[in-house]
Amino acid sequence: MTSASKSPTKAEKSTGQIRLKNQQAILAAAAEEFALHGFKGTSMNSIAQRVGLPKANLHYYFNSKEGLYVEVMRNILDLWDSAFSNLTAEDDPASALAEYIRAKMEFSRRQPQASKIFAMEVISGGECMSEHFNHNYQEWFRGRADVFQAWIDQGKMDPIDPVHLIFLLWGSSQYYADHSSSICRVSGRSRQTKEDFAKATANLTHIILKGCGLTPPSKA
Amino acid sequence: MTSASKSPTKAEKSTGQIRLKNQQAILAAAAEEFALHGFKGTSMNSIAQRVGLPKANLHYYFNSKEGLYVEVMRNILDLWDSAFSNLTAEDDPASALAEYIRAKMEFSRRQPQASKIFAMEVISGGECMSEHFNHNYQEWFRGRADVFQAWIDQGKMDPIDPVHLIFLLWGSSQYYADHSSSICRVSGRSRQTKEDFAKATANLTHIILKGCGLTPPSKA
DNA sequence: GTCTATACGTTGATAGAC
DNA sequence: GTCTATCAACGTATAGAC
Repeated sequence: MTSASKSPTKAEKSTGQIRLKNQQAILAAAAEEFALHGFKGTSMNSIAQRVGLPKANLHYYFNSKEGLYVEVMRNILDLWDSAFSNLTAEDDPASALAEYIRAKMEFSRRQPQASKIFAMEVISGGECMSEHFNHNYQEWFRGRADVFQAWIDQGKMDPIDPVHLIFLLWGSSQYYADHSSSICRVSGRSRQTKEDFAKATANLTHIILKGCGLTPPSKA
Repeated sequence: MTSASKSPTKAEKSTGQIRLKNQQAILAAAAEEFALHGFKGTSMNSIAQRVGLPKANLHYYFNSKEGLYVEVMRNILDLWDSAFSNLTAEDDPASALAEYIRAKMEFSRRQPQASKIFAMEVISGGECMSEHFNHNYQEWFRGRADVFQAWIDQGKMDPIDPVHLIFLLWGSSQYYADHSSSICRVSGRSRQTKEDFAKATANLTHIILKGCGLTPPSKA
């Protein structure tokens, strides 16, 4: 009664659940649009239509288009960081690399939007992500490269520049997300199935492991 | 004297050289902008400013923004088609594959814009290129895949799905063009040098050839 | 919290003087 | 062929009633 707000009349949504729910719905719709047209190419209107809300509501929950975009990117980078377990120099190279390829391909399959938004941002110069790149990313990158270098120093794999190995892992796996429309045209299907990804992963694992001088881990 | 046009008063440019020169300047500027922001994200104004012409001139030479875009894409696809020599089943697999990787990486180095525009178009669904995809591309793709399959049938290389091998060749090489800004941030440089590309090509060639069960061709 | 109406810049495209 | 002036449509963002 004494409450001033109207829609959530009772304390039923007292913790701001509607707010959270709307925010997430907007973020999801924004991700779809940004993945299709990039930052500049996406309009607030198209996002609003996709969520089914007036576009004024978007500005109520997010200050500006750029603010919304940054939030979408932040979610993606969080997702990214949590998706891959850390490699260590003590791991068995073959199984660790195979597991990494599997996880990366699984990410391409389940989060293709994230890959696409990320790719568009990087192609456009990636200014928005400069802060992330200058800290977390470079550090993360060095960590992985050092692990590969340690394996090489221990004579466990061929002397391949770790930096370019990481580029290969990323480039080949993200291709299946970013270029999915092209892949579908070639294969004549409407979308890639789980089995398509399994086959792609198997092929990729075979080539990269063998190409690095590693023998595949036993199934057990 | 009897001529009606004004600027090219004499017959000095009788063959329409100014027209051709302007058209190409516009196309080059348009490619820069489309590579940065995609089709929707690019404005005619930004292109006009880059060429140093009023935007009305762009509409004089090209009917519409879409017409200009299609022309840019056509040029890119022509460039693409002419850049790679045809593989045949009679070739030596190792040297032919190495040569293909070299040519593809050289293309990423010298025509990064083309790769970026192409990538943006594909990420956005690639509707614009449906005609090309439905004819030249599928045919081209089948041709290459058949060559790889022939090599496999002849026992010259590991039984890797040719389709996924092509994806790997494309994905890994285009990564160096599309993600150049990301690569530069990691390496701390402002741009990738010729030597960077040489090293990347060598690593890629090593992994892919060995991964396919091929031994590198002798230098001679 | 929600939504209509609107301010005001930018967009693609054209008309028409030169 | 070139360029200024202009159009209607659409862009982001906000004001203010409910």
